Amino acid sequence: MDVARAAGVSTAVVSYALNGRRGVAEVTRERVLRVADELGWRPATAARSLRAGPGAAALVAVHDGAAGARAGSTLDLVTAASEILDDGDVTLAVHAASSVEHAAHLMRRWWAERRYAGFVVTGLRTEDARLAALRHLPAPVVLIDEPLVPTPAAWRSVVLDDATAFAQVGEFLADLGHRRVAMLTGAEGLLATRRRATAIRSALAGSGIEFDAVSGDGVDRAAAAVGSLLSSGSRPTAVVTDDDVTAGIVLDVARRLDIAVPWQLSVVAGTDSPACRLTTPSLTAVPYPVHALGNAVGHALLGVLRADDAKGEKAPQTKPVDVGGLLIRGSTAPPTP
Amino acid sequence: MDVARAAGVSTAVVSYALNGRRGVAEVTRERVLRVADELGWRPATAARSLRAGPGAAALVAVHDGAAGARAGSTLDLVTAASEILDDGDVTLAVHAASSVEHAAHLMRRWWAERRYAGFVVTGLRTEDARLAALRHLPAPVVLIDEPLVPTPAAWRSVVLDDATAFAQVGEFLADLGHRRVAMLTGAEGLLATRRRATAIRSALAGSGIEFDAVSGDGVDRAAAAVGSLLSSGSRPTAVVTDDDVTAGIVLDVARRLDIAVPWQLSVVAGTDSPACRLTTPSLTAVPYPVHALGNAVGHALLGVLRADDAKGEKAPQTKPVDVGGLLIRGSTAPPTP
DNA sequence: TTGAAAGCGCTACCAC
DNA sequence: GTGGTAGCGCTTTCAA
Repeated sequence: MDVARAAGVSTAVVSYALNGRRGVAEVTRERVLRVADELGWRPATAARSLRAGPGAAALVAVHDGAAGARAGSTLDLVTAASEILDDGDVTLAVHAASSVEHAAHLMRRWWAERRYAGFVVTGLRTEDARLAALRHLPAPVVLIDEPLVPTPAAWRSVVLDDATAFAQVGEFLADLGHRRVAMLTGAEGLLATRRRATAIRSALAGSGIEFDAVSGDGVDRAAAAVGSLLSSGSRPTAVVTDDDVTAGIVLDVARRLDIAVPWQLSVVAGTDSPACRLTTPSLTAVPYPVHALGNAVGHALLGVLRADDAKGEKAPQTKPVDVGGLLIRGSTAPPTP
Repeated sequence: MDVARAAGVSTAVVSYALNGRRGVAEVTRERVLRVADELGWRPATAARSLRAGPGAAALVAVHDGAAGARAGSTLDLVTAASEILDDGDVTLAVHAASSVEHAAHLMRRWWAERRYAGFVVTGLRTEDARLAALRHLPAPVVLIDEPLVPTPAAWRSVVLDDATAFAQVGEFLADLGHRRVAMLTGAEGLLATRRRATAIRSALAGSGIEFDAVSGDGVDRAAAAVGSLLSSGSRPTAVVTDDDVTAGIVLDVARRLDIAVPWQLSVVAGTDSPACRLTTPSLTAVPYPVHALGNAVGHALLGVLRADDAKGEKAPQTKPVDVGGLLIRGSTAPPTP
């Protein structure tokens, strides 16, 4: 090692000094660190991984168009997660796959290549090839979203408490006096959108309020679904969408059909975004705390990876990430008879 | 190696067989490949990198809110690039940084750690800390966008031919009879948005058409800029935006101010997206060929990495990615006096 | 507290 | 065609 020579010590001492191991004279350590810094030296990842195993985790984003609004925020999530990870020596890399199956394939392969120490999975589907693939691997995994089926004990789930938030949406609309509510869900297979629909349905159950969930996967189909929903004879007086883009579409279609929002139709966007504040009327929305969610992912990841090192401790489950209260803006009001 | 033992050969033969080197009996090769496959064995990335250097490149996405509409499509771009790369053994990893400086820091660090074989840089700024950092490194780099300053000969730029497309927008609006045209640019520092503004300005120059470019970085400031632009006494009869979200804002503000689109105001979205088709009126837009762009990035990356291996050949520059003709929809028309 | 040396898993060179 | 083996750059025993 250049650093070792320049500092006049052996490579072992350099290694100790840099990894903060004790057993090195304080002066020596400082000298080594200084020299390393001057030389701009950093340990080679490959050499380090060869002994210690990989120090990076991967998130394979699936871009098949079904991911809905949250797809766009994957990088925001990763940014937030990286804030946490930067303190340690774990990094989170993102890769893109065009289908769930391909994502599963890549993770299986990269695990075999010992390229990554663990994986983050987001946008869970009901039958998810990624879970099937990872289940048989001894890989540490962080799930964003609670899966329907039980998962290995070593895994961790970071869950967004949007069931609570969506129940609150249901109550809010009920309190306003709405009697016919519809939800425009994202892709059918998406677990998150299902859970949201279920939450609002249960909140409304027993109150005699009519509730329908229609699927509108992708902007075009969403637009078609909105169209038929609002043109129907017994159209709802309130529509809840899964994402912000679809909510924008609802506003547009309503305007075209001469349905006044919020008086004749209330609209709630299931995922808030800056754009929701700028429409006319502005959209009442469920907050989407990407930053908090990302931070939680960072912590969970650190947790599973550490637990994987020291097989003893189990990765404690994380608390659901609080979504916060509904952001009430201009698109909701009591229905006018 | 397990595979070597199971196949009854030495590790050397396994290595040769797997890397397609000649000098292995065909039967042996097949047997080795079969055994490796059965055992699900793949070479450890770390060990391989230790000898051959890293086989992955990284794109550090900057998420400081200034990136504009294209930020959301980073993963689409990477998906398209990966299609190309999957054939070789190069992979492209994405990381997220919260500022250009942080991105520069990460790349410098990862290069020192020999973690990545090269970098892809997107969303160039006028004074870009990333270029400053990478310039002094012998790292292969693919730039998305042509930089203003000269760059190392080994680098490659993948450029989108949107100057042509934006010049075409200028001509289109001139032909329609517009005399006052404004452009809502993205973040000031962004090179791409500048080039677009310049292209449209030159196209309009000499025709006596008034042209103004106002900056609206981030949705809120964009909304404010649109507001003052459309409220002004001598408001333009045509507005071109850098991205699709801003175009949506323009439509909304116009509606609120009772300005009829397209009759009293034409709107052109500088970056097409599915949402552009769904507004009322639908938005005339400049196509944004993410897929082609991503493929080009994949090829360019393969090029620079290969050139880096065999120092002899220079990485040939790639042709600009063709944007295609303006998508004329409902938001543009001749101005009514 | 420090140095010497083994070894992580692979590739590539040199014998055979 | 195939096997032995050095060595990539680190971490980590084990001795000194």
